Parts: sequence; structure tokens; C-alpha cells
Amino acid sequence: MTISPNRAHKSKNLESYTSDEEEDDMPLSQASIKKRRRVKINDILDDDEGDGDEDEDEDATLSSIAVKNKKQKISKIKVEEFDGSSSSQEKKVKKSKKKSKKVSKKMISDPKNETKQESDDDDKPLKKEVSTELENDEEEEYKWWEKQNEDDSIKWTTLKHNGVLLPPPYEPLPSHVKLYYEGKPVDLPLEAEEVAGFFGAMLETDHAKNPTFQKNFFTDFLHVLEQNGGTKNGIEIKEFTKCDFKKIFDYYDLQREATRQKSSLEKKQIRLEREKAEEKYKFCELDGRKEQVGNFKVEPPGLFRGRGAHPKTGKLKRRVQPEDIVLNLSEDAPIPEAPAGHQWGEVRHDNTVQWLAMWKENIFNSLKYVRLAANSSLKGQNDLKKFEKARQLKDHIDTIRKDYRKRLKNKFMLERQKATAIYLIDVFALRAGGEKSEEEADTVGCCSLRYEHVTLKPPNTVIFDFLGKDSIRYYQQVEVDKQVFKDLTIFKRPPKQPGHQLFDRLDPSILNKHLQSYMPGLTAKVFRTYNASKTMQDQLDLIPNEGTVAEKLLRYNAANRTVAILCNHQRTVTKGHAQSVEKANMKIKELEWQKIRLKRGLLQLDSSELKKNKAYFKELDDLSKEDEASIHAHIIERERDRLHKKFARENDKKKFMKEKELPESELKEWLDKVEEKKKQYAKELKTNVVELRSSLNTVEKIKAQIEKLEQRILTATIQLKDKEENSEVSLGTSKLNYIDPRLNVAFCKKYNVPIEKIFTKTLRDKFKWAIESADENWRF
DNA sequence: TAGAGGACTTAGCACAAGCGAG
DNA sequence: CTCGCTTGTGCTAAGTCCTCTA
Repeated sequence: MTISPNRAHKSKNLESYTSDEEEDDMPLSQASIKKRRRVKINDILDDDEGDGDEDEDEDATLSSIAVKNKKQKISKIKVEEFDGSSSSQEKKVKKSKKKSKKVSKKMISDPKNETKQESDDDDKPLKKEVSTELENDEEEEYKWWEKQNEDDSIKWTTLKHNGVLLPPPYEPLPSHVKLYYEGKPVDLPLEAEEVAGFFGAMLETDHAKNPTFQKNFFTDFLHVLEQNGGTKNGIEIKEFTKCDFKKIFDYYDLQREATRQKSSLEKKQIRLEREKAEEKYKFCELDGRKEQVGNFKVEPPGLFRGRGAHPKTGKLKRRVQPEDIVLNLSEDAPIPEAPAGHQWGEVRHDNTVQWLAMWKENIFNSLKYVRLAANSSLKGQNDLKKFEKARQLKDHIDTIRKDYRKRLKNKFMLERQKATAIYLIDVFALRAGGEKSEEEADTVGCCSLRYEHVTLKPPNTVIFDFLGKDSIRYYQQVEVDKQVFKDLTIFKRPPKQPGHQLFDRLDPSILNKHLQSYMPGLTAKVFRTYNASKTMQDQLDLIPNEGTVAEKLLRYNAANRTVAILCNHQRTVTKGHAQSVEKANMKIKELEWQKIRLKRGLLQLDSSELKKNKAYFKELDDLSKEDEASIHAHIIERERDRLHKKFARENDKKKFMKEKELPESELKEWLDKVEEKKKQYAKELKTNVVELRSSLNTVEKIKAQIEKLEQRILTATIQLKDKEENSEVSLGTSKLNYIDPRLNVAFCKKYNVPIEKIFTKTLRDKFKWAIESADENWRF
């Protein structure tokens, strides 16, 4: 069971958080909220708390402190020359230009085929330009970002669309694939079989091993079974542990394998058919313009996969029927036809909202929406507004910071809590943290922090340890402002104890109301956007405008990483991470050995080189005999492995083609060559005399070869470093949601970095407004 | 004036597609 | 050309914040 080290698990939560018994003897336990009780401590603080050390005026508010505190390491490797690929990159671009022209012609002749053409085109870099040109030819493209921003309570005047794409109906299992109960095959009604299938298909996942998931699934499964008349062959299912889903799992696993095995032609065929079926749902007409729809596919039924220790994980997410769906479109728009025998739940004409369709899901009774794609004008406008609001905060941030510093000493408890909370949100980029019900995973943000999430270490060190959004652990040991430390101590004073709210007077709405008094529209989340973009701007400003594109990119990524760390954006380390780091390290060692070997060879050829440049040969003694031997062994081992695999592969092929297989002797012959190499290495190790291949017969040639190797070592080292530093940090989220895209665009323009290097195609689409509106001097 | 409901953004994961090394 | 890893995208869960209602 592989679990993200960052995502805490239920058992851990239950241990470290308040247990119910404890609460019962608490005088205040009558509070309706069980775990998250509010214990209030005195409203007005007397002088001995309020007084204190005069402001040291340490300018400690800036988020840069948080970053520093996190011991952020920004790659400082000096790269001499690192861009081996730039010329080939250029070629690629040129090539694609030609190709693109062709494409655009095709597209003009058949504009409806736009998406198909796009996905067929494999040269990315210029695609954007091409489609822009095209759209310009076709019809004047709507550049909403050049228009004035009018009233936005009305989202559209006309809206036409084709409704939603419902998931395919359930395909029953073949009759020989069944659930087994106490070893006996069970005949399930179709509805129950489907649910069993959901579980069976994910038998090997972590979810299926989670007891809560199992319990919730089983309850819902039994319910569906009962609703549909029970099993058809008289078997009564009572206990989960007696159910055997293995056959079902095997069946679905085989299916998965089969799709994977399909030839690329077959896959393409399937893809084309799918695209054809989806075509009509992909676009809608908004105010007469064609815009892309985002999630036009209705979520298929399945088992709810809650994150972290979610009490509802594993519950059945039931199939959404057309009757559950509410459509939203213009009054004069044709109403898309409901599937045969069905009708839509409701048709609405509400132009104050941005959604095209909506339904209520059954796990939380919450609403799910079908909305426009990220590249649409509506989403773009919202995005721009968000970043403009964050930029507006620039003009208020000094006032706000001054004010909360002052209020940290206010004599009213509520005011101090507000001030402290804003401090934490500003400096550590915490989320607002709304109250959650018992039906959800126990995660917190600023306002919902509890006693046990904050440990205070005098004089002013604070350890935050809690589960935030998505049950991602936030763990930081940081130094805070002295007054903040004092206040936190007060907020934790008895009678408070584990389980109690740290900010007992506060919730996001109180906090946001206060924030509005500084600036209209200011809320807690704006601080995250502001600090992320501000940090990015500051980091980018530090990058020298010199060196290769690869070098600049490396530094760009380092800047991006600073932001991601500030926002605590994590990802689970990939399965093979440790292994692949190990492999990369080995490869570097090997390259280094090769270099040394070449240098030895060089000296054998002309020993006078040593006197000419002693420093050049200084690493000759770096490698111990043992290290060298182990590198040898590794190379030999890998070589053998490779040959064995090759042998097996070729024989598989021959078997398939009904040809005669290679004899074992052939493999032996190959291996003998490796054996020779091994002997040769052993000899070199003993005598210290190397035998370079015969083409390396002049000092120049060897030196050139050494240079190449050095280049490769450098590249590999940088890549490895980048990889290690990024292994637990997710850069994507901040790039997608927090860093003003115009910053990235300005960076690219100023530093001559192609935008494709930092924005994928989807991102370029989403941020088209930024790409076209920001110049190299744009600043956040 | 709290709490529910509604509408929107933000988030990591799973899986497919792409891509570079061998 | 194949294999195995990385990258990009789709999916949908999980937040925030606002409005409406009793």
C-alpha cells in the first residue's frame, strides 16, 4: 500500500486529535460542535497582555520570510553551456511552420474540423499562431480583453448549446464472470452487478483496501441489491469479507490490457470515433460567438473516492439521469433533445450565471455544473478580474500590514484574533479555513486551526502541523513576530485544550468583512494570489538576462518552485522516484569514470600533457579502486541484462512470426563479448593501463571527447538536481491559478524564451489574453 | 444573524500521450 | 523501433465566498 507521506491517514488523525471521551468530562462539552468546539476566553485583555515590547519594527511581514524560513534552496549551479538542443528546436519550429500552413488551408475548407486537425498535428510550437491566423481569416476574433469591462452581473445575452453527453449505459459482465460468495458464484441483478463491478475494477487500489471505503461501498451495494430483489440464485450476502471480487477484477484488468495492446492505428480509429460523438457538445454559442465547453460529459456512476480520511469514501455515486439535469440556455435557443424515453429535469433561462447544465449529486446533495472551458471569454474575464484585484491589493498592503501589527496589541480579543489571522494568511499563505461538517474529512485552514495544530516554542518559534485542503499536510517550523507569538500563547491559554478552536471568535465571513473595510472585494484568498504573484515577480527580477534558454528555464523553474512552496503545493512522489534518482546518480558516476579513463589514456599517449596543465588531471585520483570496480560491475551487469532482454524479445517476435527461434548459443556468444569486456576492465584496474578504442589516437581527439563528456555530466547533474528538488513540489497549480500569467509572458518576451517552454498548449489557450496583452515591461 | 444553498475557483491524482535513450 | 519514464490533460473532489431565507 503506497501512501503519500504527506497525506496523513485516518489512524493517525484519530490518535493525534481529540478523542470523544475526553470531551465528555469537559465543562464546555455541551457545545453542539463536537470536535471543533469554541471555548471563548476573556473578551478584553488586561494590560499585562496588551503591553509589551515596543515594536521592534522588524520588517517581518513579507512573504519572503516565509520562504526563507522554509529553507528554500534555489538552484545556484552555474551553467557554462547547457543547451545542446536549441538548434534542433529551431529546426523543429521551422518544420512545423510549413506543416502548419497546410493545416490551416485544410481547416479553412472545413472549419468544423478544427479540433481534429489540431490533434493530428504533432508539431506544437506554432499551432497557436496558426489557429489565430485562421480565426482572423474566418471571422474577426473576439478580443474581450481589449473591451471595456461592463456590468458583470449579466453573464450573457444569448446562449445556445447541445446539452450534455451522458455516460454510456452499463455493459453487463459476461456470464462466466461473477462475484463469489463463500466460494460460490452469485447471480446478481444487473444494478447490483454494476456496483460490484465498480469495486471489483479497483480491487488492487489503495481505496479498495481502506476499511471505510469497504464499509461504505458494502452498505450501498447491499442496499442496491435489496432494492432490486436480492440475488437471483438464493445466495444471501451478509459479510464483506466473504465476497470475492477477484474474477471481476481479472476481467476488467484484461480489458484494460486489451485496450493498451491495441495498435496505434486502432487507437486512432477509436479516438476519431469518440471525437465525432463528442463534437456537438464541445462548443456552444455565447452571444453569437463559438466558445468551448469544459466538462460537457456528465460524471459517470462509480464509487466516491474521497481524499484523506474521508468518512464518505466508497459510497455509491449513482447514475445521473436526464431527469436530474437542469439545462440553462437562452429563451430563444432550441432545447436539445433529451435521450429517447427521457426528458430533462428542467430548462432554465438564467443569464446571471455561467453554467450550461447542472445536476445534484447524491453524496453530499451538492450541485455539479457544466461550464465553459478555461479558454473561454467568461473564464478569462474572471481570471483577469482575479489578478487585477490582487494587483489592487498592492496599493493597500502597506496600510493593512501596519494596521494588523497595531491590532495585534488591541485590547479586544476579537481584534487580536483578526490581526493574528490576517498575519498568518499574509505571511504563510494559509487559506481562510471555513468550518466543516462531520461528514467531511477533518482538514483545516487559518480560521479553523485548532489547539493541537500549533505548537509554540519560546521565544518565537511556531510549529504548524495540520492537514489542509485535500488532506495535504502543512508542516512548517517558523519564526514569527514576537507579538504574534504572544497572542498565539493567549489564544491557547486554559481552559483551551486540544480539540478547541484557536481562533474562537473568528470565521472567514467575519474576517472577510473586516478585510472589505480596507479594500472593496478583498477576501482572504486574494492574499494568496497577491503573495504568489508578488513572490514570482521578485524572484524573476533576480534572474540575470544571460545564458542559454535552458539555463534561464532552470532559473524560471526555481522561481516557480519558490511560489509553489509558499502555497504548499505538493504532489506524491512517483512510484519509481527513488529508483530513478539512484539510476541517474549511477549514470553520472559512470560518466565521470569514463572521463577519468579518457584522461588516463591521454597521458599514456603523451605524458608531457601532465606538466602542461596539472589541474586538468586533478581528478585522476578521485576514484578509489573499489569505486571503480563497482562501476565496472554495474556496467557489466547492465549490459548482461540488456542482452538477456533483447534475446527474449527477439525470440518472442520469432515465435509470433512462426520462425525458428535463436539458439541459446547465440545468447552465449553475445554474453561472451561482455565477458571479454569485463576481463579487459579487470586488467585495466590492475595495471592502470587503459586501452582506448583505436579511433581515439590523437591528443585532440581525446580532448574533444572529454569535453563532450563533461558537457553530459553537467547536464545530467543539473537535471538530477532539478528532479530531486521538484519531486515533492507541484509547480503546475501555482502556474495555473496563482501566478499572474502576464508575469510569465513578460519574462518570456524580455528573456527571449519561447512561450511554449513555460506554457503548454492548453495553458497558452487559457492565457491567450495575457500573451496578447502583456509586453516585456509588464509588471505585476 | 446563522446556516443552508448556490456558484464559482483551486487541487491532486490517474491515465494517456509524448519523447528520449538505448 | 521499442521501452520506460516524463509530461500533459481530463477528471472530479475540495475549497472559498456570496446570497438567500427563516
